[in-house]
Amino acid sequence: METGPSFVPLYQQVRGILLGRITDGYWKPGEPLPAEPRIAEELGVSPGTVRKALDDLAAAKVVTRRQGRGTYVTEHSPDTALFHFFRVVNAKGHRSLPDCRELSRHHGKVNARERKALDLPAGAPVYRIRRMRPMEGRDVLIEDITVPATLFPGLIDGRAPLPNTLYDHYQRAYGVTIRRASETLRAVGASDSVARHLGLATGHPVMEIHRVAIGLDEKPIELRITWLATDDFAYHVELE
Amino acid sequence: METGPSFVPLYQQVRGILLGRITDGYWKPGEPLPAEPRIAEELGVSPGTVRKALDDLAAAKVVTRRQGRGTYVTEHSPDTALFHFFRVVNAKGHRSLPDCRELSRHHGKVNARERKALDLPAGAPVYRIRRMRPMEGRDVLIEDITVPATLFPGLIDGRAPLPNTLYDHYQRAYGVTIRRASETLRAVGASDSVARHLGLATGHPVMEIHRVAIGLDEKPIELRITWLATDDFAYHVELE
DNA sequence: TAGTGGTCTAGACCACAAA
DNA sequence: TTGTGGTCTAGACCACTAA
Repeated sequence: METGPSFVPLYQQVRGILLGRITDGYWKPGEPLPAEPRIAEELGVSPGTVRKALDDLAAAKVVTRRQGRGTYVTEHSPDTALFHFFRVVNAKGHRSLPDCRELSRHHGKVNARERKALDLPAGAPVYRIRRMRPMEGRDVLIEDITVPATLFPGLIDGRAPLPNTLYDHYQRAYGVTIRRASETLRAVGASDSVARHLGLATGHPVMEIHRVAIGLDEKPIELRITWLATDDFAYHVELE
Repeated sequence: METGPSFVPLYQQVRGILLGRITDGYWKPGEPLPAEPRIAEELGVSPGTVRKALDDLAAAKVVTRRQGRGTYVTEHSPDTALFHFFRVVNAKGHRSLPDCRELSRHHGKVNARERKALDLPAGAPVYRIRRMRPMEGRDVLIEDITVPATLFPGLIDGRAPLPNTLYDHYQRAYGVTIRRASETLRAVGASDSVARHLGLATGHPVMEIHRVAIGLDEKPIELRITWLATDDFAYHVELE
């Protein structure tokens, strides 16, 4: 028989309260939180307890602390979004950042794979976007993005092209913050379509990456399937 | 012009002292450290400062805290070594652990790639080991391991087979602790040799993983090149 | 029962940023 | 100059483990 913890530490309760206010949009990305002593007296706990809660949230990148200025709700920028979630390096092992060229966008209904990854009901409407992400001027990376239409109404209905980095756009335009992502990598032979876009022979080995991006509330937000030609680039991970 | 920090916080100095004693073997893997108040009075700092230093080392998995028992120098076990550094999942996305079958072992001198990865002088002696790591009974993973002979004298000279998990063996038998690892992944066509071992056609897409394992002192310890057939297995990462 | 780490408090002083 | 987070101290009490 499973028994829960006999008590919940105060600082974890405080962390939950603060996270709730951020998730609910009471404090918005880029905004400063009240000073630590202010939060402490409001909640009736010691400043040290608030500090520990904020340290936890800072470690999870939910808030960003800046000495002498204050504690801010973390705001994705094009740079931070790429820095946290883009792990491709060039032949020298140096981080390299992609450009962007949109290939197609469609309305549709979830297929089986998307349903499973995004935990959606059958028939739920989705948007699908296919983009080329050239690296150092070469077409080596292509990605298929699927998001629930209900979360991002009108995302692909405008005439303007979508921004290069979507996660900061999700946050700014829809209040949806990506907190973390889960990636599954395989080596596959390039399909006709992928091979054509990447200038390879059909069946040439490419890396296929399934990414599910998870929001502040731990719910899946986006499914992204990437194909990367690893002849001149590679995927890099630090295991700690 | 680069200017260093104007001062080094006390808790970071304490962390450095404690890490030094562990690196030097003054406190050995599996042994308990003195209690926090004991360390504090020995170093002449406040218990809270020692606590913060130990929290840092625990986050880096250098020490392990056990409530009610004490703080211990982290000891690799077969399970922890695999749990931290083995990221292969089966088709259902569940973690799966490999068996081990040694294929060959050799003495040799570093080649160019190993020199670069392991930061060794030209002509340095190395040991090379090739192993099959069957997953769920199938030959899907093969690995080539290179270590400097000077670090692990006699490692491959015995008659007994090497243990399935090497990192805990490095620690127990040679006092060398692996702290983290850096992996670079590519999709490649299987070479004749790899294809034969994995039962694939030459050129079949496989994942090639270059891993450099780093020690407590941040120096490279081991180079390991892995080929994984990703038809029924995959490599999984969490990005945070 | 004794000893450990885990939590919580209350305050002092310092480094840093902005007005 | 003011206010922020960063560091450091000094203790109290609680939960957990092992003898």
